[in-house]
Amino acid sequence: MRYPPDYKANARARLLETASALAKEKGFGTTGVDALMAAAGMTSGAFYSHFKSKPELLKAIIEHELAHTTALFTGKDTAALRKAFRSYLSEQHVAHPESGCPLPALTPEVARADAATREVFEQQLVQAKDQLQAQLSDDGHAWAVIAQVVGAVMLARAMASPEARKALLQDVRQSVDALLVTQE
Amino acid sequence: MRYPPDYKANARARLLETASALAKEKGFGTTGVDALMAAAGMTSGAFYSHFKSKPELLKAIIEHELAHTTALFTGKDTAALRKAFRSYLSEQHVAHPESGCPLPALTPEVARADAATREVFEQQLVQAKDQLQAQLSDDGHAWAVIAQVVGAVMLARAMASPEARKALLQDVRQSVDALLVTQE
DNA sequence: GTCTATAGGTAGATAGAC
DNA sequence: GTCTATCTACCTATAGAC
Repeated sequence: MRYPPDYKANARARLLETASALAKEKGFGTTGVDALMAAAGMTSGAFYSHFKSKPELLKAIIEHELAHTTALFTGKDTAALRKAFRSYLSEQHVAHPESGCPLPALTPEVARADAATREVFEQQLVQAKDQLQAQLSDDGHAWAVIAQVVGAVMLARAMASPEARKALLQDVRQSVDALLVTQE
Repeated sequence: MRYPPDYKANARARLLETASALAKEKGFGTTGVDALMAAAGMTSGAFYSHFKSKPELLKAIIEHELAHTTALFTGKDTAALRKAFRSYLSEQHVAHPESGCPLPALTPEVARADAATREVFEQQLVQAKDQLQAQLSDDGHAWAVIAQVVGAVMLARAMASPEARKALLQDVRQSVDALLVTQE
């Protein structure tokens, strides 16, 4: 055998990483298999050794990327949570979708995807929400906080001017800070 | 002349309406000019009599559709606003993107679009925010409310189960109600 | 203004060499 | 497992008849 036994798993992991970054930056549906593979230093023919179709890749991207997001809310006290949200609502995050959360970049494409992909999405997102809810009081509205920060990053990215982006982010940062403070 | 003088404007308006609905439902980038025109009962050749390119159509869709959204927040007292947000956060709205707000459906595509499109987007969205801010106190966080409801509808649409969708919407409805109440 | 026809390019996916 | 080559389908956009 010309390839070591763990070669395929490693190659798939690298492929998933570069494909996720490109999909978050340019969009999943509008980016061809050719471009997704080129980003990993391969050609399109090799794609189907790792995924049976392009929709299958979207499911894998969501599974892989949302695990990172869930980790953001895991095992953190209120102070650490506030810091995590500051980072989420930063201009850095808005400026770099390729290395950021998949939710502001890919959610509408997930909404139009097959049931299997949406189930993976839901499972991971509910888990993140439960992790956050555990740190809030009963009327803490964890879903509202999540919707707020995801919506904010997405809307900020579509703005034309840095000033408008800053104003939006600043307002939502204050809102989230207040929500985290009053729960103690 | 075989067509009356106002024919072109009317045809363009009808085209914009059906193309907007289809783009919100299926995505703009992934829907071909052929399909967009067929929805209006025409063929693709006629498209370029109304728009000089496909990106130009996205700009027109955003301009046209966001005007509706801005109108939602115009000249309303707190009670009317609360009613408008209830409707925005309804399962009906989540289930029918084609007749709903363009923000939860098309914003990531706007983020990847040209500067002219993003400028139209920003202008309209800031106007909507100003209308809402006028009804809130100084610490009302109009951007936070908008980000919250847009994010909620988008995330709800990507969920697999009706139960998860309902839980998310319910939580955000309560959050928004509280924000509108405490501002008086 | 809308149609059909078509150009030229790229999409997702498969086949066979190595 | 990855490559090149290829198939078929679709894409955006244009040309010319009506």
